[in-house]
Amino acid sequence: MAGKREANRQDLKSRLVAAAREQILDKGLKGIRARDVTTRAGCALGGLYSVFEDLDMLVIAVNAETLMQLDAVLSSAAAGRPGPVAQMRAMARAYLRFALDNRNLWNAVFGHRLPEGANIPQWYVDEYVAMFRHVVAPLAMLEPELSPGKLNLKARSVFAAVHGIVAISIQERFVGVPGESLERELDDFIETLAAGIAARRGRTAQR
Amino acid sequence: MAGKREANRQDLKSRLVAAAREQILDKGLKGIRARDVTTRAGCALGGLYSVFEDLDMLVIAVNAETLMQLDAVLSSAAAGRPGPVAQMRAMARAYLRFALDNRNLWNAVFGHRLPEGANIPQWYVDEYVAMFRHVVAPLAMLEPELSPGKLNLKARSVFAAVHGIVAISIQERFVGVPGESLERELDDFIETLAAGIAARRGRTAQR
DNA sequence: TGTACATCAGTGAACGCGCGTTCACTGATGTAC
DNA sequence: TGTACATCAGTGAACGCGCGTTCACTGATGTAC
Repeated sequence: MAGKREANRQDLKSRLVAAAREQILDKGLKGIRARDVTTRAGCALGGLYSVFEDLDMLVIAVNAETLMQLDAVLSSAAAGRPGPVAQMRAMARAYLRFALDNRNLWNAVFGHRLPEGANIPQWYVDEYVAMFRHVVAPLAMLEPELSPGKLNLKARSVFAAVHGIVAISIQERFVGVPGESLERELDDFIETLAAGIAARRGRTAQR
Repeated sequence: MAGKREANRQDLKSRLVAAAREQILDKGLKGIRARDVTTRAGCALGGLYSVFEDLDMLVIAVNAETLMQLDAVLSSAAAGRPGPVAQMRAMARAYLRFALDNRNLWNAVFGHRLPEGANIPQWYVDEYVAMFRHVVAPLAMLEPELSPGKLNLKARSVFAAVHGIVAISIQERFVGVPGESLERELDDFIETLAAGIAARRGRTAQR
């Protein structure tokens, strides 16, 4: 029976990730403790360290899963929408919905900080950055003359702006846009941005 | 000599805030420890607790100072600029500059979370919310027909969007807009937003 | 297929320490006369 | 202004505990014959 060891290892790993995920889901990032997670995963305390370098790396594994989930959500939100503006609006809404439905997981993605010396694994960064492609696509339709580099920059800004609006409202409920108005506010934001892009292109074209 | 006690108390308080501020400035929010702060402030460990409820409240006091500083920066950035768009652009740039120059203080404002039960003092929330008035002013010139309530909402969104763009670039350098392009990107963002507002108003007016 | 030995994943008790908070004490400030 | 007593801000040693990480051990998996 070749590879039983490796299979067990993978099984333990995924049980740990699943357990950590549940833990974050109902206690938040701060509520994640090695003991709770390993108990939940049904292994000994030390087991965690035979599979992950440390607790932070386990959190990163959970966050990677969350990012993949978010990626899929954005992807399916945009799919089949007629035109770039509708796509972006749908994605902004989906982003908001996702953040609301998975507040703690989502907070973990953006709130987790590694200790001073350590740096984030490259594969994780890549996964994160890959998400921007969903914004690049509709933006490219709005501004076809932009170079890929500039499109990328702009996509990051748009993503960050939407993220900012959602984040400030969800994380710090007292200062953000109140829940009921948020969706409308986001729609409006996308609409305005798109109108601005169109208007400025027209202006440039006239010269 | 009436009020010597009160004077001492105030003095200690401000020494503690100053010390905590310095500490955050060069070690970041995580590097703030009761011992370091009190040593730096030249008082005993317990002194902190005779003046603040706990360490979190000291952090909040520092953050309140930072917010006031930021408020002043935004205020003077907008002062004397011709027209709302120029004002908003100047504020966005000033916000970016402030965040870059005071990264750790600024991270402390947005990164500090109280433990589960506790809630943020009202005076602090008020101070935070007051900052939006700087955005409300130029927005009101762009959209004079909006009700104060809607203006406020929109101001929060614009603030949050700019914050998001700056934050994602500064906190997680690997995914954000790279430094050199950030200012240009922000200018562009404000410009596009303003153009969008103008365009949509025109469209509505035509009906 | 079966037996003997080797490996190493997984165990969990123990370590260790960082660090916020407390509290019995004392000396500076305030009050009364 | 001076003296005697009262108060309480500020002291700092000690507490306490949460919690990540280690490591000597063991039993399941793999290898050789």
